[in-house]
Amino acid sequence: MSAQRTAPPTVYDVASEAGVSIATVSRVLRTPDAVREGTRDRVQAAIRTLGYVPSGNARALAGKRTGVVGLLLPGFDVVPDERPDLVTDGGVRVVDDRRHVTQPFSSNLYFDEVLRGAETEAWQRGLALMVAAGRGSSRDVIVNDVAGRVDGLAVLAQTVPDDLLEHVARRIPVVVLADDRRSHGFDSVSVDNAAGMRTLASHVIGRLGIRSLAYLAGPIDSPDDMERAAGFRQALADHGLTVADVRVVHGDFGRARARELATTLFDGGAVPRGVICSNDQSALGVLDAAGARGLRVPEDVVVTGFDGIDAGRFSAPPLTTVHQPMGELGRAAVRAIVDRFERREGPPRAVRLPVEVLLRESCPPAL
Amino acid sequence: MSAQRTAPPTVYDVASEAGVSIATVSRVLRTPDAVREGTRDRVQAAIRTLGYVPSGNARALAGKRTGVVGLLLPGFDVVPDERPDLVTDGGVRVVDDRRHVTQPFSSNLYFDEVLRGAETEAWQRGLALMVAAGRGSSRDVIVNDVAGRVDGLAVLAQTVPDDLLEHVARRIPVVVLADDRRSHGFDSVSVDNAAGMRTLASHVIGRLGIRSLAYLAGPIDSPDDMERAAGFRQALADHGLTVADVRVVHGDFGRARARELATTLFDGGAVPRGVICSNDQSALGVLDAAGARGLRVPEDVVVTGFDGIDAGRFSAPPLTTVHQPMGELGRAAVRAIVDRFERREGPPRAVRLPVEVLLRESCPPAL
DNA sequence: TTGAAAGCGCTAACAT
DNA sequence: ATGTTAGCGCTTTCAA
Repeated sequence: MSAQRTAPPTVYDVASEAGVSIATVSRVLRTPDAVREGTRDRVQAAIRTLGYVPSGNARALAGKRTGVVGLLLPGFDVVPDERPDLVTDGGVRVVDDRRHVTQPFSSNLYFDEVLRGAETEAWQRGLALMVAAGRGSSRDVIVNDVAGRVDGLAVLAQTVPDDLLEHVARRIPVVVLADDRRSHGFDSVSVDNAAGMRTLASHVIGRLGIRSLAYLAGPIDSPDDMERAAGFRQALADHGLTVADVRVVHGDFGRARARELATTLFDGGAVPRGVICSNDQSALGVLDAAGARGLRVPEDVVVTGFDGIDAGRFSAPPLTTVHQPMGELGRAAVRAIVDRFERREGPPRAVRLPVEVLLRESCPPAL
Repeated sequence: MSAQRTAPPTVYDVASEAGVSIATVSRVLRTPDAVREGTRDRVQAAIRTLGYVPSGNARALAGKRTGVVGLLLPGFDVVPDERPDLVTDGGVRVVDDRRHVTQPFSSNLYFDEVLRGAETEAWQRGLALMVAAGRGSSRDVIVNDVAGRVDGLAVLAQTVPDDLLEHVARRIPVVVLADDRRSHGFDSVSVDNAAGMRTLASHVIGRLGIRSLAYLAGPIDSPDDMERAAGFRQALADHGLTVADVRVVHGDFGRARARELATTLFDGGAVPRGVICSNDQSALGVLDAAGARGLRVPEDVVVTGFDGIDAGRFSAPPLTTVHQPMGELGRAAVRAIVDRFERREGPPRAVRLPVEVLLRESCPPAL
């Protein structure tokens, strides 16, 4: 009823209870049709009365296959929330939340979606999913720990250093997410950053006819940012512009920093007619700055982001962006791993997932 | 570099490469200080050159402990999204999303948060997390599969039938989430539904002085709903009212159904001054109906929900609700499991997490 | 159809 | 400080 009292029953217990050999018990579990009905019933009865649950570890050890895939994510932020009390009544805190004091519940829904996608795909393929967040100093331990238990491993970009990854890849298939590391010899699943940004920027420049632009980039070491910047440059070239025609500013993908930079930008004389940001968080910061400066979006300045985070749907105005299929990223990762089970040899493969440009009020289809 | 070619190296391989015994290899991994430095270095070198990753399964089998906890969630919905194209350009779809054609990215962030909480706590305790969604007919298989691999299992209410759970509980500690099943003999972690609803309803009746009420309940078999309804009745009693004074309607926790019911309610003559809903989705449906009927919220009718989903923060008007600490639910679950490791015997424990009433525009602190 | 027995890769006494 | 060895619980030939 509550916790188990003695050592869990094993095949041996079931076997003797049912008066058969352990091999037969195993067969009842794996290949029931290979056992006579009467025998099978007796074994199943024994399983019930004993409360037998087969040890997945022993099975994996004997069977050379775990049926589990691993997913390594960067650390989750633990955000202890601080909220003002209004009234306390019956032990339940009551908060005046009309100003949305409550934080967005999570800062990285991005990973949640990847996780969900991976879980879904794994389930459909009869695999279990083992998740771990690769934080802190114990990362090596975690990675080895997980790697030693699974048939394949999906790793979110920059979660794990290359050498560790290579080490692990000698044991099981490894696929890298959101970072095309074919050059490093890994399979990868990523998103078409360049095409997405190119399409969006082309919309701004070509269709809306905006040629006075600022580009708010991310941290220099971000592979995502590099690809997006490349897409942006292509769009410029497509329309006879060069980077020289654009005010380029480097942020850190964060909202606060973006607000600062945009404030400087807007105060610095000629306000650009459009601000292209390399991610949504930055774009939200730009919206903040525009609001503070009294600039209307999109009438005075259009603003675009990249990612498709939820907050962008609810911002004022709603944010035009390039939406990444995060759930699909997770699914594709599991698929890539399973592919490798069959195709143990062969060159690394890179899956590129399509993105979608979502035109919302901050940079509408037409002005 | 890419996939591994031969059978993965084992302790034996490492041992002979380093010229030591397998026990020494094991020691280097588990208790490095018990090995002379020179030896240790040789072993570590061998590990590197061979690309050795210890088998977690073998270790768990030999060591009687897996270091993994399992989390069983109900199935995730797979929502294939349909969106209208606006333009296609360079292979990237461009969508006019000014009307928010895009769906909320996920329908059950609730579980995502639980999952994240569990992951966080597990990580802090040096445990890995194995997730599975208990869907479909193969549920028994999945449950057994997971249960056979982990040291403890957290199960979201109603994901798994009781008998299966009892079976599993004979092997490992099991804790049930969001459903107090102490009576069934399981440890549980749940949320104080009754107190939350009681506090919220007391605010509506006592502080705002609203006595013309409708209560939109959920499905009859929902334990959550029952507790919330009980809390509501208490609030009524606290203020000298009875259920006879209230229009009670049964919905299904869904938005669409709630909208229908509320429409009927509003069209049926006397419009109640307040509608208390047993969850947020329903409350959103009521807001829809009120809007369609031309009723102003909160001026004509106040509306409250329960859960604290994100959508409620962005609705028009923002939804007053009772916020459940979902992440904390996951964390507490892992803690409860770990507790059981120490405390193998003893009566089941029930952890009750506090909720918070968030007063937003749909039912403000004062009218 | 069923049983006997040999591992799977590792940990943990127990020896040395 | 290091080696030997007996399992951990299961799958899987190979025999019967």
